[in-house]
Amino acid sequence: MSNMGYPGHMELHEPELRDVPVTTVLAALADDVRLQIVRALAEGGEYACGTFEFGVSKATRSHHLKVLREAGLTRTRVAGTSRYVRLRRDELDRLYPGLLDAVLTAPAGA
Amino acid sequence: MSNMGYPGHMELHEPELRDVPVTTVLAALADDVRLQIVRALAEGGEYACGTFEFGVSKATRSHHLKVLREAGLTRTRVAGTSRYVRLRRDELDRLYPGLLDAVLTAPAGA
DNA sequence: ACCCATGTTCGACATCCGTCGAACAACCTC
DNA sequence: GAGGTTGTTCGACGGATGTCGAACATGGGT
Repeated sequence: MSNMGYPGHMELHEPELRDVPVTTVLAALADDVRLQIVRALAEGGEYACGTFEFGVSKATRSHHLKVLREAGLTRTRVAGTSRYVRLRRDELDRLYPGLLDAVLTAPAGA
Repeated sequence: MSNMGYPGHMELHEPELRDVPVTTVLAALADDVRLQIVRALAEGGEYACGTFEFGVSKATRSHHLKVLREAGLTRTRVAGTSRYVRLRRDELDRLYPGLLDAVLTAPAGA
């Protein structure tokens, strides 16, 4: 790519949900840590990345948030040194009606 | 368990859906081959294992069917040397309403 | 300017997962 | 019972994935 020299913020890679394979969406949700993040995000509103302390290092947390973002599940707003994440619930519910609710209302335990 | 010496057919391991972690169910669906199988099964009725010719060896097919069965998604009836598989749609729709429909009606392409 | 706080990226590592061929098991038919 | 059909199990192998610490990048505060 040729747009390397841009000094300021580079845009985050947030694909159109319809361009993401279903298997990618499902795989993104098929992880305990990421599911905890999604559950927290489902409360609504924005959360700074640092909000999610689920017993993993910040490197791992960053990795999981990247997976969610690139699966089209979250949107990220950059503000200073922080990043605020929110669920793309509307688009999700439109393209996969029932999916998110089914996952969220699921029995959390084994 | 003590029912080991039974000579004939041994029962297949088919867990209660509520005992299966959501992540296991989602992971089972997050694979192209298995999704094709589920789509075929969603037509209704029973299908012999050999029905599913999706460009993988029979060892691989057997593996995928095992994953689906142990995730609580399918039920298997043994008849002679064949095994007939069907979707546990009712239970699935009851425990995860909307999940299956969302996945099935999803755009198949990338 | 310096330091600190917030996140990302980079190896590295271990584990899991999909895939296959080959061997095995069960059953049916002739 | 010999052979064929159907399906499972057993290594083995390669690629993907979750995890971490350390280094890096960026922006805010004093």
